[in-house]
Amino acid sequence: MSQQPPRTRGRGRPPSPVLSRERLARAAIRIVAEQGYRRLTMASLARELGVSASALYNHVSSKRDVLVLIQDRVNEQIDCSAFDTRPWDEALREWARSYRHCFARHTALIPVMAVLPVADSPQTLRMYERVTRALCEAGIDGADAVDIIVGVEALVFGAAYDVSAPTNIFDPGGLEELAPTFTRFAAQRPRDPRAAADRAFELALESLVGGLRQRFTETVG
Amino acid sequence: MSQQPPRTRGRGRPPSPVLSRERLARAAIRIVAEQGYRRLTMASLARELGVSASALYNHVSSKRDVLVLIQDRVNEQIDCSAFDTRPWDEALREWARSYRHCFARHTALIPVMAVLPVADSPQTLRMYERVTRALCEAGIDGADAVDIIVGVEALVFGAAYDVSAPTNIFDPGGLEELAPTFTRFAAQRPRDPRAAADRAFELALESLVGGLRQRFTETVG
DNA sequence: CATTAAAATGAACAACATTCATTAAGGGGG
DNA sequence: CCCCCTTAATGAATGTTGTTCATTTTAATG
Repeated sequence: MSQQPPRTRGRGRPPSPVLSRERLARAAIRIVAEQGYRRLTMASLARELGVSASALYNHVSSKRDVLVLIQDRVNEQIDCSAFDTRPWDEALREWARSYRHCFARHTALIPVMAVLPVADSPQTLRMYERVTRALCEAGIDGADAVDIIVGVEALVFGAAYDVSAPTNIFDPGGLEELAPTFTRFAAQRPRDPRAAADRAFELALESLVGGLRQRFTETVG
Repeated sequence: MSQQPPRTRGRGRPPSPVLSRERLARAAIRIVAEQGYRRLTMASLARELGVSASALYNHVSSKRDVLVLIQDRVNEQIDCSAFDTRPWDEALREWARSYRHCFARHTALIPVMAVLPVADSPQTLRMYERVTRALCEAGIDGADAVDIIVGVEALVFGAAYDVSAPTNIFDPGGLEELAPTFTRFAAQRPRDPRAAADRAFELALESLVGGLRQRFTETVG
């Protein structure tokens, strides 16, 4: 929400600040990595920084703001390099895989990111630029490129949830009679929920990108 | 989480209960429809029912449980009828559109549903059964059918968020220099955020289903 | 009528995020 | 050198939440 770039300081100077958005973001990520999002509270974040909770509000306007900070850092780790070396459809797949991988452990961010103005997330903007450029260079219309990004992102976000789904998610319990066919085939999935999620994601991703390729690539002739 | 079917009552009888899971679900949906998820609290729900908040816990084990109740009711409204009358790929598209439409105003449910065991949601199970059957009857392997469901759902969930995204979501604010290309094309999107979201969703859906068709349908001829 | 079990109550808790008046600290202008 | 301004941090307090618990209410059962 609020942006606090290293604005030109006023007359007086503060007492060598202990905090900064940087340190705040790092500490938040540390907590999330070690203890998960449930344990990330303004109090715990302050404790991690050796500071009182209210002090955080000098650098951040809300907890949501903290999540945005984290999001931007996580986004930084998405691998877009394939767009420099691969055909656009392959690169799109690589990008989507990396994207999903990065957010599989950050599903708590998804409801925030999904409706977050890009103005609040420079890294997201950088990433979008890179993907847009690559798609345009491949001859895809810019407006379509934006829609492709949005579409792939939607699949990625949805699929990220699946990674952390419980093993028994398709166990019908006492309701098996309601869905005998589905139950039979659901039971054939890989036992490891992550492997099961991967398989479904790969199928969808291959199909989506395949469909895009067919639509946007001149018939090879 | 907890299931409380109309179990056989014990010896004594309660005082003609004012509450039931039914009434609870209906009231919750009413609140959400009129005031949104932010206003759905255990207190407001109790007020709506003319009851004290703690009374709710005789019928529901947590607020999450209330959300699951809502989810099952919303799921009921997804239109699967196309699977009876249309080829599987067309039906899949219709289903996905209806699915997304139903959850566009219920994005708060997505983080819950996405990792919710089907055992807690009979309507979901019914829906899955119907889709699985149709896909199998079209000659698709059952295991693949399950993955198709998971994949389409992922796209639907992700795309549902976009519907409620703010108009300025792609306005780079002061960061335009970071992404000139992207900014230019993003500005060409429809002004109405819903229309923009629809366009991207349709592109992704058509491509995904097109890709699936190509993979699972014998080459005609 | 006494027993029993579900259901509802109201008070109390425990976590939260967030606000506010106050205090500390350091640099620049007089 | 001193004063004042600005920023940062504090700690207490507030307002929502979801949730628990001992207690009471109710009505069917035997």
